Amino acid sequence: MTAVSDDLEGRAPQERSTRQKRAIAAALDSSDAFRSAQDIYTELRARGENVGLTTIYNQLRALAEAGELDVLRGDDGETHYRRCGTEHHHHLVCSECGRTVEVEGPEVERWASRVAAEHGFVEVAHTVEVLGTCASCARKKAAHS
Amino acid sequence: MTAVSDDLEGRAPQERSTRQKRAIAAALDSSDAFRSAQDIYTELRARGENVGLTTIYNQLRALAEAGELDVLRGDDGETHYRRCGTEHHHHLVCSECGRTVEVEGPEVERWASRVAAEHGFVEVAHTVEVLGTCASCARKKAAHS
DNA sequence: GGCGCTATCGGAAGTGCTTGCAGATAAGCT
DNA sequence: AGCTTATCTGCAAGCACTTCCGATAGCGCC
Repeated sequence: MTAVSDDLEGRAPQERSTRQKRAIAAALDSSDAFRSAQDIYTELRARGENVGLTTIYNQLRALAEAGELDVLRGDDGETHYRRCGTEHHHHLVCSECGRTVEVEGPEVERWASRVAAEHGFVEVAHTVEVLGTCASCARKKAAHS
Repeated sequence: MTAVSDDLEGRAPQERSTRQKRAIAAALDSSDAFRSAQDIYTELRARGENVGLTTIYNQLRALAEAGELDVLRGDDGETHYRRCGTEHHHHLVCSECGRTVEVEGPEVERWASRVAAEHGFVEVAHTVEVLGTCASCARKKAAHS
């Protein structure tokens, strides 16, 4: 039988540090923009790191569930991930070039809690995404016409 | 050959009113919640209306592009559509039972425009979703433990 | 250092949503 | 009624992602 004593119910889940995990973490660190799983796969491949696509999906999902990554569904169905601190913030995304700016919104936080409370909701989370055209892209478009 | 004179370049795009279009419009009107294409397909089927799934996708996409529908990508990859008045508002969704409450947030609107302007963004749109547990579900959960 | 347990990897196959295609259907005009 | 052509429809391809399961390789133990 097993030599492992199972009366240890509080034991840590044995997280292992592997080459693949480090590669993925490094790829995420190398840029603070949102990247898709496929992006990271391509990048690692190009860098010579041999990591399976499945592994990347698994890892990204795990990290996202652990709260270490921000998740954002694009309009094309792709899921984008991004390293995320513990602090809460929102994003201002340029729909032309994809540039992302982090913004904070105390008013929004207050508004969300107030509205939720008014309707009896508890344990509230919220998502705010502001999409627009950034200054340089707007200039570019204006110059075009 | 054709009796149609093609020197009429400004003619209307000949939109036809079909049974299927009316059925889809009716289905959308029957509820003000977000529905997926598949939902509508199932509903129409159950109602005896025979409408192809492809038609529903086409129609929904067309309506969305015409600005008559709100589009929202769910976390599971499904696209949800909803009849959209001209007025702008947001949603408070119960993560347990799915109940949806429409809310307004003038502060949020102001905040979004301000933040966007601060970073030089123009043509801004924004999405706000507040997710929580509604009063009755919270009670249910509390009674359980 | 060597060994075994098991978390993790990773290719292939599967899943579910969405869309392109080409022939069939029917709306609206004459 | 007859014709033109927008619209419908099922099929199957495309895709982003997940699941399966045998193979691989950390990490603790001896």
